[in-house]
Amino acid sequence: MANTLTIGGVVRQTGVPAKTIRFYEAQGVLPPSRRTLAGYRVYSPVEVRRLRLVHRARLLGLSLREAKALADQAFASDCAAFADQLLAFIARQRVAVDERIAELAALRAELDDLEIHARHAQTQAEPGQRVATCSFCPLVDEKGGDMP
Amino acid sequence: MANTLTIGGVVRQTGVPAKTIRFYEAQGVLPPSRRTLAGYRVYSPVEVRRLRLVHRARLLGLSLREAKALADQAFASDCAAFADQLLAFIARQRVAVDERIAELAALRAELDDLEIHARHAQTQAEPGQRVATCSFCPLVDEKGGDMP
DNA sequence: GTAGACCTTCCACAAAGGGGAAGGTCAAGC
DNA sequence: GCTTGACCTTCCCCTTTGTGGAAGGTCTAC
Repeated sequence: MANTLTIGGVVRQTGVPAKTIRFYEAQGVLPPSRRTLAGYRVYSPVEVRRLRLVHRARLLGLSLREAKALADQAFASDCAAFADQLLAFIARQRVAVDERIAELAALRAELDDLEIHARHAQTQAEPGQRVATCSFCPLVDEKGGDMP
Repeated sequence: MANTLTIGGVVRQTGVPAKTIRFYEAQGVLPPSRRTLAGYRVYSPVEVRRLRLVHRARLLGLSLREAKALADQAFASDCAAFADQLLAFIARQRVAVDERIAELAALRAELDDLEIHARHAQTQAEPGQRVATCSFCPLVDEKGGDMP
């Protein structure tokens, strides 16, 4: 057949590892591929396109289940209906991404803070000592008591 | 013993689920806890503090292995040495966080872009049709034939 | 003495693949 | 014709970070 590839060709074209392609097939995210007489997987361009769509969806942060749903929609319906689905996915993903960015910004601020405290402790402590006011030294007593 | 808790008390104090605490112990991230005669786990405040440190490290994005290393350092050395370790962790984490933020910003831009395309397709397609120029409709031939 | 809360261990499962073994196939070169 | 090396197959186990549930022991209160 013209324009068909074995799995290695698909790997070269898409960058998706063969293990991953087989895994997607085993999970039902890709339909069972056709085979040569020897049992080699054979992929048509449409199947490669489906793989690419799934892979892109994964890179965008969708779960495999969501990626499969998106691909099913995409390959079973008309363009406008697909666009509707895509818009819904985009809206949900955008919210998630914005939340994650906010989280990471806060985390970044916390790290900056931690660094200030740590530097402070570093300059105050003699080697082998603990700094009584260093809240990041886990063994410092908080109220004169429970330490080993 | 005064000031000791069973696992349920630790859960209430730290918010870490009991399953997770046992899992940390099984993984060696927490040392084997003392037990009552009946076999119940018993935790002293120091052990709770170690759990809290590990948990916080996990929330900051460290792997369990890294969290264990950090806790080992923290509970085995003086404050200045711990501060050194902490600074190293902070530096590495900050780089990772910055990278992740950049990634997500790019992803966010890609989603914006996708939305524009999808809206375009939405307004151009009659129901049931495909838009020849819609690059997100996976089955559209791009040049009258099979695609790579 | 019994109900309900609490604790134990063990086994299985999740996502999303990765590693590697054992073995079949194919094309090129000699 | 035979060998070599690249490719392909299935199979099973491993990873990480837990979560869920079953079966069963313990503790406290009424």
